[in-house]
Amino acid sequence: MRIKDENKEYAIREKAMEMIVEHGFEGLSMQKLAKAANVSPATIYIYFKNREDLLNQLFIEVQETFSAVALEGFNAELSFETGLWLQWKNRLKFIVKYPVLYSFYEQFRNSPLVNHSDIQFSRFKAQMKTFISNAIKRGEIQKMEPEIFWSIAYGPFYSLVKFHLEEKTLMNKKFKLTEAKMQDAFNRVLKSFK
Amino acid sequence: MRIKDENKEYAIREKAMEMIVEHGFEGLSMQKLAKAANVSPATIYIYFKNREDLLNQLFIEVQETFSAVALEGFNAELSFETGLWLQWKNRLKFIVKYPVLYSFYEQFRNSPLVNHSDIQFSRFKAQMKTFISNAIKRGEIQKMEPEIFWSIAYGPFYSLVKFHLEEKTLMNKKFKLTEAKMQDAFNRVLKSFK
DNA sequence: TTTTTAAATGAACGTTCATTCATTTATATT
DNA sequence: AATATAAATGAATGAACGTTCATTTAAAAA
Repeated sequence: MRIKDENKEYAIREKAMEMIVEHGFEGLSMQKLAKAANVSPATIYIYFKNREDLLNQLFIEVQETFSAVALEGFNAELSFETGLWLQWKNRLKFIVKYPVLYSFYEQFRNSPLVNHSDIQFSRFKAQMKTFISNAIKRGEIQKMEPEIFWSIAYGPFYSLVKFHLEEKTLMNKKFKLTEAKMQDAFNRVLKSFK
Repeated sequence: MRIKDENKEYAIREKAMEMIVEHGFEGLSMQKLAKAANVSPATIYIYFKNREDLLNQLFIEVQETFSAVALEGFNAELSFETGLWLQWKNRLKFIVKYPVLYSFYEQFRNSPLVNHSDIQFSRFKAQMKTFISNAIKRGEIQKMEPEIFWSIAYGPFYSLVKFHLEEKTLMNKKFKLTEAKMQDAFNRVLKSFK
């Protein structure tokens, strides 16, 4: 029997993300995607059940890549300051390394399509949960609602990233998120937990 | 001559937003919209040049409503703490009062369609700029990059709102953003600026 | 070398899309 | 009451949509 050409699947996945990031979900038609990936429309249906399945698989792939990068060098026993800073750095690393994946991810999360299993992702959440409860035990932070914790610990970071990815920001010029600027913001965020 | 029935335009605008919020931009077809708004497809083209124009007009409308609510009772001479808290409260007011508008707004902003004039909106930005430079003059906050300021001052707020609007959040149950919870988060954010 | 199997294809399917157009309807003006 | 004008319409347009299918192609198994 003939063997699956994994380059084909890769091309489909990659071009699909590019098209979505550039033109939105509306901009992804199966025929245009086939053309961009140099395959027949019918070939797409060998690798994906249908358009919706393709979108969901892309989302799951991104989520898994994201989890993997975010957890590099991380463990729940790290001190609060060290651990949170590592999280910020890892997340930035992911965004810089895979800007298309991240843009796709954000667009997907802000759309009404979110309808996916998150097996791998909830393991990631479990790690974070342990990390936080450790920090509370040690008295590094006070006990608070998880959503409030999350908003203060990561809200500023994601806002900075948004600025970083925009063409023009507040002062009509490009904002580049460096590690130094991130340090500045991070030190301020730490004060919130004192 | 026959007069324009403004109820028709209102119905078109309202149903369009509902459809987008519920099914994404893909979910907005002109024929379905016509049916939902109880008009003929051709009628939509009396009020809007085409589909893209409709989307842009919706975005502009939301932006203007948002600016208006955000500036209620606000002026750039308020103390930093009072002014920023008022901004948080006004923004929450908008989101609670017009959840559909807000969801549409967020979806639009996270899509690649953003291609709009922002005349009214830049007046709003000017107000905020004066407010911040006043706060610096008075020594209420230190001088810092505007994007860093913005991220710390509003990042946590928007993160809380995101949790508020999600069906299930971190702990698999609904998170309701009350003014008390917002106060808690706000007090922590203030520490960042000390 | 032949057979078997699944990958890969281009053309075609029926449906839905955004938009247009000839016609009708309602109202302000004469 | 008659006229003028623009709102409002339903039907029609060709293009684009997601998906299927009969056929061809390539490689593993015999």
